[in-house]
Amino acid sequence: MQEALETLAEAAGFKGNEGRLLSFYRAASVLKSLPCAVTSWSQLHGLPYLGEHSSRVIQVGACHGEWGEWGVLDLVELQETWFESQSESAGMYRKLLELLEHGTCEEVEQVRCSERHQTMKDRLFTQVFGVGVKTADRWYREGLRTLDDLREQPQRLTQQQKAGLQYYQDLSTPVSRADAEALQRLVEAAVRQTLPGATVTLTGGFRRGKSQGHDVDFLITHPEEGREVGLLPRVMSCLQSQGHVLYHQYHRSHLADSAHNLRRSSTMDAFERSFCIFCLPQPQQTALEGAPHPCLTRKAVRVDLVVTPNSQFPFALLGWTGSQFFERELRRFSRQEKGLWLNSHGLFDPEQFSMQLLRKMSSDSWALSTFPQSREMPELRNAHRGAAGLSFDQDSFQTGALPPHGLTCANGAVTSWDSRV
DNA sequence: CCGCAACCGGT
DNA sequence: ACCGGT
DNA sequence: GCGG
Ligand SMILES: Cc1cn([C@H]2C[C@H](O)[C@@H](COP(=O)(O)OP(=O)(O)OP(=O)(O)O)O2)c(=O)[nH]c1=O
Ligand SMILES: [Mg+2]
Repeated sequence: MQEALETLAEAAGFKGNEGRLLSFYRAASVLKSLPCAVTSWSQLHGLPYLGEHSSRVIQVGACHGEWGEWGVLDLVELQETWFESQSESAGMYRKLLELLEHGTCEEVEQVRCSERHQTMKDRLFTQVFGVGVKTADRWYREGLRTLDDLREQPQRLTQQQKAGLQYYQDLSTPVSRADAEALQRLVEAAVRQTLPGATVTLTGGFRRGKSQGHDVDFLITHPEEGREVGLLPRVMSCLQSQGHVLYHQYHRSHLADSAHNLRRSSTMDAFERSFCIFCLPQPQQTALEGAPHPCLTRKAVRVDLVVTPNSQFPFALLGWTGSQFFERELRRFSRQEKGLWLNSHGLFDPEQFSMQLLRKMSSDSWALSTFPQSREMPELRNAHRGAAGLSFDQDSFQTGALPPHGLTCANGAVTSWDSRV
């Protein structure tokens, strides 16, 4: 049932309905959090996010439902769910489907067909790095059907999409933990060469214990605050000179940017995040001797490198460990229940923006009473040791330029704000 | 009826 | 502004 | 789709 709800969430995403997506994911998460299996309908009553619709999905799965109460949309959704998760335990869905074929036939079949098409095309194009639901949809409506169709129109492709097509096969292959560890050694070597003492932490899905991933995520920092500045460009040049970088996109942060000096230097050099495709040597295992030959094959792998000052490391680790849904819910909880704004740089109190928060956070009791569950999340429990994650110098600082927080500050005072504030 | 995490880059 | 990405 |  959790999978069923997650499939509905995904389907909502394909239709561009972010609200439904969230609700279905939340309902699935609530089920996961239960200490034991749900055996009766009444157990669902009162659980958050298991409202009318989600409950009905479960009700039918448990064979307690009455077909007459079902609307066309519900049936189509359930059918898609069944197709996706057609393992063994899906027998009840099959019954439902066959009943469905008898009853509302014509109309349902029509919707179903179009829906099938929708998902089919989505699967084909959205897999390409740089192609999302909107673009896949548009291309399909324009009559494009195959990857080669896309390759024939290179002038219409973004650089990202070109890379996505070029490395399509490798990038659709899951990344193994062994690959991730090999990449870590590669990155560590480059980092060691650039700034001894800097550390490389495997994060993202692999830190959560996944055995495979769609990419590899790393956090880089240095125990001495400030030493990390300018590190990433040097690491990237190093890796580039070794021929490991197939594609890259650099990101700066408003915080890091304005933190050190306010010269708006477009020095082009001040990026702190690199979002790339690496070329990873694949060990060639000869069947008999098992001695790996170095580098006969190479594989393209998506890699994310993030450099963070040591003071912000707890927040970066928390933010980049995921999952995506966990991060979204945590930030929503922080803002809605605690009135604090959380991102991967820090936790911000919009009232008394910086100084008081620093003091508050310097006590264990504050961290624990604010986030009781943080006992299970060491990086959050220790977050206060890294202070609030606000960087500034004596002249001025921006608490995030306009787009993120809408506030501009100088010497601790708000000097301008935008309409949202 | 409204909000739904919070960012950055390319076109 | 919209779409891509994390 | 759900909660406020
Ligand atoms: C995609 C995404 C990720 N993140 C954070 C949490 C993720 O765990 C982390 C890395 O992103 P991803 O690499 O996209 O996610 P993942 O590592 O958990 O899973 P996968 O195995 O598919 O690589 O970045 C967000 O905060 N928001 C997002 O929308
Ligand atoms: Mg990942």
